[in-house]
Amino acid sequence: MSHSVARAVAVLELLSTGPGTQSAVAAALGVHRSTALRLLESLSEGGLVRRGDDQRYYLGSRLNGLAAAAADQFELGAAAHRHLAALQRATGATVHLGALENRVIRYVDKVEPARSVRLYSQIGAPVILHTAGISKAILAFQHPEVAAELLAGHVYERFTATTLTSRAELDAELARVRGRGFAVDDSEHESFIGCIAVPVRGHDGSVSCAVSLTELTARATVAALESHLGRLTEAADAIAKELGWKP
Amino acid sequence: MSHSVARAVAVLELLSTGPGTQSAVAAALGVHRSTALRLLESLSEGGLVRRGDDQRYYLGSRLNGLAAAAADQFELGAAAHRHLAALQRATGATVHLGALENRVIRYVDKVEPARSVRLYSQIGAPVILHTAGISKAILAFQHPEVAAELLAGHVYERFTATTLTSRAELDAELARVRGRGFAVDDSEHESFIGCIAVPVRGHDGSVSCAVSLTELTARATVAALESHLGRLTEAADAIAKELGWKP
DNA sequence: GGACGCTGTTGCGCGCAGCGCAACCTGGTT
DNA sequence: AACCAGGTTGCGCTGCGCGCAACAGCGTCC
Repeated sequence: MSHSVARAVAVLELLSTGPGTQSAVAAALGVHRSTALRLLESLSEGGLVRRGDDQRYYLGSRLNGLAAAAADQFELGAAAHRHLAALQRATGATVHLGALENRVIRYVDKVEPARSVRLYSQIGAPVILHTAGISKAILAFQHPEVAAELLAGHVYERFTATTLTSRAELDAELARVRGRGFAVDDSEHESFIGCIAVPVRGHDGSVSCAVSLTELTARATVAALESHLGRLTEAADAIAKELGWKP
Repeated sequence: MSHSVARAVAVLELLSTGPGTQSAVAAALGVHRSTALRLLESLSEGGLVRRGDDQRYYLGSRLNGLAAAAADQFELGAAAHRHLAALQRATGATVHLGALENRVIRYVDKVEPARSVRLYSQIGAPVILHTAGISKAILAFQHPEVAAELLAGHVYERFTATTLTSRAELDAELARVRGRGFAVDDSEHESFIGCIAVPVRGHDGSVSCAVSLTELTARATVAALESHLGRLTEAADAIAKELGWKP
């Protein structure tokens, strides 16, 4: 693991939350101003970061080109996106596709309703394992050793009154997910957000993806989202077929 | 300038041209297999790279999230994109927006026709200064010292029979650009591609952006593209107004 | 106009992080 | 069974990246 590369990635993550001055970057990363300058200049040379006229650093346009290339290389991308978009139109909720990538579960695609209120979930960001529907839908269908590895060292931080706060509670919930075939986030991360998720089978029946519906509880409770379970499962099965799964 | 960060960026650039094994990455970068592994693992942890089941490395989904954030931070992005899209519909050609960012001219946006043949120009990639219309449209309207700095150390590589191959030739062409108000790429990089470009004025009248029309010469010669000069100039002026330019 | 504070920049000495290497493991091929 | 190629690991060494001090520039205050 390269320390400097990790720092550079941390700079990108920091700037993804908003632009900032060199000193602000140094403070946030806990490094010297000259170290921050060196990192920012290295990223600027590659076009991943740019410096505005206001002396603040912004994410750079090369990221758009790299993302386009990443999307091209994501063999599931365009095919799955069509199903996600159809599901979004049919349900009105925000739709996510999550995947287990390199021992981390991340959001890999998202289709949002054209509304002013956007749910915050950044593509590529890791999913919170003990609260998110996506992660429970994936974890529930892993071999116990794989699940143990993914959960090694996990901190069961309480966010709301309904957050699961131990491995035992999560295991019990994962057993329920296996029983009923879908996972929920019952306001476990944000008290005003609910979610249901189902696993997506791969060509060999294994699970490394999941699809979810997320909505403000003021618009639709988790119970209301469950009324869309048929559509959600159909979308997941359609994506699974793109992956070569044969029921 | 951080050597390790530069190497990590080089890994991303390499993978943007196609996935590759760890050994292929090591060979392409001229480093040891264990060095390549370290770089790839660091990038994987941040989600910028992922390892496929086929042991090859691909660009990772976090790039999509970072690119979305970069697009949000590009204050000109959405507004300019509308004008680029309208120009593309009106002319049928590929439209580029280029910008001078941190002493480098890069493609920052592109709108392509919905055709199977796509011109290769990656967003965020630096522009070839002595061949591209975009770069000539920007260089022509810089202070001589700024142009000299941008061109310092530039190698005037010949790509086709029409490539400009010296600073003197380029300077003469830039004078012509200033005279007629637009730049051309007269098959100077690829013999089968032509392009015209015009500068975009900033709020203070300075030039740090340009817009271009690019087309296969089999579909439209440079002379044919010039028939769209009015539309191209209108689009550039519309974008300039978004930047606060007052004619 | 001078003092002050903050931010950005530069050059440098030093300690350690990142390097390549050797050895090993795994899987595929002969 | 032997061989090869690619991937992985641990380690010694050195080149690099670190923080520091000093400086420059700018804005604010008196």
